[in-house]
Amino acid sequence: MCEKEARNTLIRHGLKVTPQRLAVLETLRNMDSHPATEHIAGFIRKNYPHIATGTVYKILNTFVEKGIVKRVTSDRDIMRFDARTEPHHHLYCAQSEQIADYFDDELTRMLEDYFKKKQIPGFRLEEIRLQLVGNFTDTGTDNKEGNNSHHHE
Amino acid sequence: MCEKEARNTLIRHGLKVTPQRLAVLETLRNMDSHPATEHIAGFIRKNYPHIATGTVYKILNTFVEKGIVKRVTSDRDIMRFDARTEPHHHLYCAQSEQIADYFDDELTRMLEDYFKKKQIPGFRLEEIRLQLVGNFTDTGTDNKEGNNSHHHE
DNA sequence: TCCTATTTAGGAATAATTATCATTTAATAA
DNA sequence: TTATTAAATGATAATTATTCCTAAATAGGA
Repeated sequence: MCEKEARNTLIRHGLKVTPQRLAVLETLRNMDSHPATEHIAGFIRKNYPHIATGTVYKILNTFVEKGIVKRVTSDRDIMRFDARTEPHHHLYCAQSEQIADYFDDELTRMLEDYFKKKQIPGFRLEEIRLQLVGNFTDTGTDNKEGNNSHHHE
Repeated sequence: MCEKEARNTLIRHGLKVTPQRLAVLETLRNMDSHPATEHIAGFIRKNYPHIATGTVYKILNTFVEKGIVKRVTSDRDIMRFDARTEPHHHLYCAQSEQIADYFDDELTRMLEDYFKKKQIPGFRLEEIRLQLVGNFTDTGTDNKEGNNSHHHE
């Protein structure tokens, strides 16, 4: 099911289907932790030991160009990635390196409405990203892969 | 006047006053372009040729710890800095590497009010950062140092 | 002025990312 | 199915951003 979806995504964007690309896309879609390139490569190597790091970098860049995944900026000097393309925002932990998705349609709508009314002179707005910086208080979810998003509303 | 202010800032934060620190702080305060470390170092070297790159990195880290300057995240893998500590947001140009300040008190207030009412479960919010991604349309301001901020309201 | 803890310079070391290029592979069509 | 061709991958080198290290310099207080 997941592989099929990944395969379709690649084809839909005019990309050749390779095992490496499938692995990167499936991995990223199954990880909610907004992993850095090395994390993705390391995770893939568990099942598919021969993937080269450079290949993962190249694949991720291709995916970003095609809009299949998004970059998430972090305060550290590494790039992290996100397979969710629906409009959403991010929670950043000030202490740990954790980044979580934050879905909030009301907020998204509020911001869109705001900028529909109030144009910024000299700037054509394309995307609104909110970085919510703070601390996670539910210590239970610590680093547990796969439950790293907050839905609201 | 500017050196005096910079000097006071250092003293106020319990830092020794050194020519290097003054140079970094004055430079960053005079540049609106949210420069990366290398840009700051390069700029300083025009008047003060012997400053070491590592020194600039160390000084900037110290300043961030003390809250004198802020980090600005970029889509590229470099850190950029901002000497403005008042609450404000940023305009990112998708093409060029330009980042501009965006001051909008109404917006800041709206977001603060929103999160005062709507708590995020499991998360203690400390800072709200808005990244407005798009394109600068006023080609006149291209890269011109010193006029890189947008006030609104 | 002198003393001492900090700070700096300079370079080496590390980490993240990109580039290169020979080899392999996926898609296409005969 | 096989041949063809453009594209992708692996391995490694190169680049870039940043940190680390240590001796020398220096700020600020006694």
